[in-house]
Amino acid sequence: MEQQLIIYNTLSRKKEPFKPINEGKAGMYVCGPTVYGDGHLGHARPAITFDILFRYLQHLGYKVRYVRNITDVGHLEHDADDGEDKIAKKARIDSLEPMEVVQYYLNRYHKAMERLNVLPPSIEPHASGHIIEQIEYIKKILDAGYAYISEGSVYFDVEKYSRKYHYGKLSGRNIDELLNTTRELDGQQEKRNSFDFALWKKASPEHIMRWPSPWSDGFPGWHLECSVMGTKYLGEEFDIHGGGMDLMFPHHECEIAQSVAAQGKETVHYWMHNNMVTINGQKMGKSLGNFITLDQFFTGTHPLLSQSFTPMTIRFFILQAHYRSTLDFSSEALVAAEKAYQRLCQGLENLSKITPSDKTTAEISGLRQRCYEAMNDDLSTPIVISHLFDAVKQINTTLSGTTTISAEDIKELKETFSIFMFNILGLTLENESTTTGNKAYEEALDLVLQLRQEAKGRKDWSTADLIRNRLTEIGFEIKDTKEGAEWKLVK
RNA sequence: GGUACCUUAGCCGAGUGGUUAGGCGCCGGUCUGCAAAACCGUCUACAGCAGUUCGAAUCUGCUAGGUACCUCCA
Repeated sequence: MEQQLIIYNTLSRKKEPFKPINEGKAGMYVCGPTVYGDGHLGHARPAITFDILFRYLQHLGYKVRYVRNITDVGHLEHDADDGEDKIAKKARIDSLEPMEVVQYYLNRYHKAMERLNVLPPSIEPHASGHIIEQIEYIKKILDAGYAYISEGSVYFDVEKYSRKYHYGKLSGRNIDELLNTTRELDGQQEKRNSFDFALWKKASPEHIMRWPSPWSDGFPGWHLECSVMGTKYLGEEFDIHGGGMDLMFPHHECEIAQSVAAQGKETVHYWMHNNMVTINGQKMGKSLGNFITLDQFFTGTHPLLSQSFTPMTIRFFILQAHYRSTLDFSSEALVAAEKAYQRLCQGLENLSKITPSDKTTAEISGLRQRCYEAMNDDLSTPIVISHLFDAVKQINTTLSGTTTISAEDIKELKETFSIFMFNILGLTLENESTTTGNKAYEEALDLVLQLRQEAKGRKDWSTADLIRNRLTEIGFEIKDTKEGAEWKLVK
């Protein structure tokens, strides 16, 4: 069936049909993490959002190259008076090599992404590995006349650029208002205008992350790496650039300016921005210190968490909101997501228990098509999920004997779940290690439950309840089914 | 201060100019010795005011509240 994916382009502020530059191929670049701390829930949002896009483009048959960078140099920190960058600062505190810090947090980031079932990108370039390319890129901007050298640093000449091009087209700003609203920053006196941004920054003597360049020993500016690595791996023009909304200005605005200055044309055709995760209505972020790390979710070790949450609950929670909406976190909302996800999984499991009928009376027709329509409409994962829940209802109703489903339609349902729940939404069934383990331990539990069954047989309710209550206290969940008692370890 | 965006039932969250989003929770029911689990049913909202319209929660204006960006930030 013909599918036309529609995506929202921040540049036009409209939903647009996705038309790739090269037929059958798609190039996407997403701003990855700065690896100087553990990933938190906010980091999971773009990772999962663009994982969905990556998966869906592939599902639609595109050959996709997905580049997600690792920022391990260059982000200036305001509270460091000499422009020391974040990686170096953390390293000093911990008495570690900067690259040791990078590797440590990168490993942890990868681990968390894997648990969230976020596919690794095609290429994961490090900024520190592309210093030469960044220097070359700066030279191009200098040659084009849109940058100037000052005290060993190189700055982008925004004022000059804006005479010919629109600086602010992505974020909806104009230069006059920037003049009045840009705050005082370090190194201001070196710049012609306060809104000029650094392409290359001279390192102060104590700055340990530094590279030689024609201008000084120093490090590349804030926004350069994405322009450079994006074009290096995806070409001077490529299809999609994604990232968090908070990066729109100045980061992505500067990227546009850099690429236009360096190559005379824009690089990106579709800009996509995911919205923020909020906590008590406020953005969850490093600067506010109100973040909860992914590991804290997985282990339940944070005062705001009532319990631990599985990676799939986190993933499901994020997918229940559209990526362009803010998503407000609360422990209560996560518990709801956990229950909902269990219901979805249970529904799928119930599908296998249905005895096929000759014909289908349950309302399940068009499910697959509706799911495609939702995905094509700017990746409306909440709608896909709601359609899957509609199917769950029909499955459960059928299982209770009210309606029927034919063998053919059961197959169709299974395929649809497989495509959307697993392949596209990237959800996985939680592995049931809670019911397996040591053989002797399993048999002992079965024996205890058998004793309870016998107690029930002679209507010795006090003994039966004692066993059940004690097992529940210990942490087991006991289910009495028609086939006998089942147990599983809950926590 | 500038710019942009948001305000949906107890909670989280979709969507739309006229028809039930979905989930959680609550309540009721089925099942059960009683429970739990599971399943079924119910609960019907769109910040306020004015306007456009046959009809607006959906469009327009104003008001109130909130958020984001303007500084590193996903």
